[in-house]
Amino acid sequence: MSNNKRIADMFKALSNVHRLAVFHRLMTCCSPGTKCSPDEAVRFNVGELGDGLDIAPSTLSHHMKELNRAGLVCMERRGKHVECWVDPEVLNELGQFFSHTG
Amino acid sequence: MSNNKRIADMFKALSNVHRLAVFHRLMTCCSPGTKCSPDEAVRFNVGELGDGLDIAPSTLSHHMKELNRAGLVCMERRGKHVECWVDPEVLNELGQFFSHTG
DNA sequence: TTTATTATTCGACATATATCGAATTATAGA
DNA sequence: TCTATAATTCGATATATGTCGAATAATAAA
Repeated sequence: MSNNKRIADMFKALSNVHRLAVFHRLMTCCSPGTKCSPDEAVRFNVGELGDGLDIAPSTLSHHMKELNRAGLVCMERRGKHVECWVDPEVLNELGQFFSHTG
Repeated sequence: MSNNKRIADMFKALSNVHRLAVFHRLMTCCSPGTKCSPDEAVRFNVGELGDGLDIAPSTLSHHMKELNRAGLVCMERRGKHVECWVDPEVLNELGQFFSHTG
């Protein structure tokens, strides 16, 4: 897959309001009542990420799969839960995409 | 429209490889054989932006409309041509989106 | 005015996407 | 083993998207 296609797929993953909300929550670390941990990537369970989004669990699962497939979010099962966190390298890559100054 | 929806729409506009290529060409200023002008936003005609993309003019026009609707690209008719350039404020906004460090 | 160039609109069509509920899988605990 | 919880897969469906070619509009030049 070309690099352009890879980048386009990341943007596609962020083009849905629900996925964007989930990604933003993962990215900005502190959900209400949660303490930031600056050292490690912040992790949420899939279920927590859907709080306040008013979508079915199956839909949320589908969205998480999309974010994961695009390479934006990592996922790892831990007991009954599946932990999710943002791939930190991807943040840099996408940030730099918009900082191109000729 | 909520701000999240606005941002999601911008990402949607960049989620297609052809639109991403056009946007990137506009953003990075120098197409092959073109000289950069650091002062003003770089402008291309709609037709030029499709060079090497192998899509129909009507499709390209549709894509430009999408980029414009999303607020990423400005367009202005100038004689027979329509000039296009990237909205500079939008570059900052999207760049900052990924630089959130908690 | 007629012609050529550039770009857009329109209608059609195939493909992709978001969403749900029901069924299924994975795991922990009683 | 049985039950409860968390998450995923599956099948269905409505909507959105990318694409084209033909027709149309806007402009400049002959």
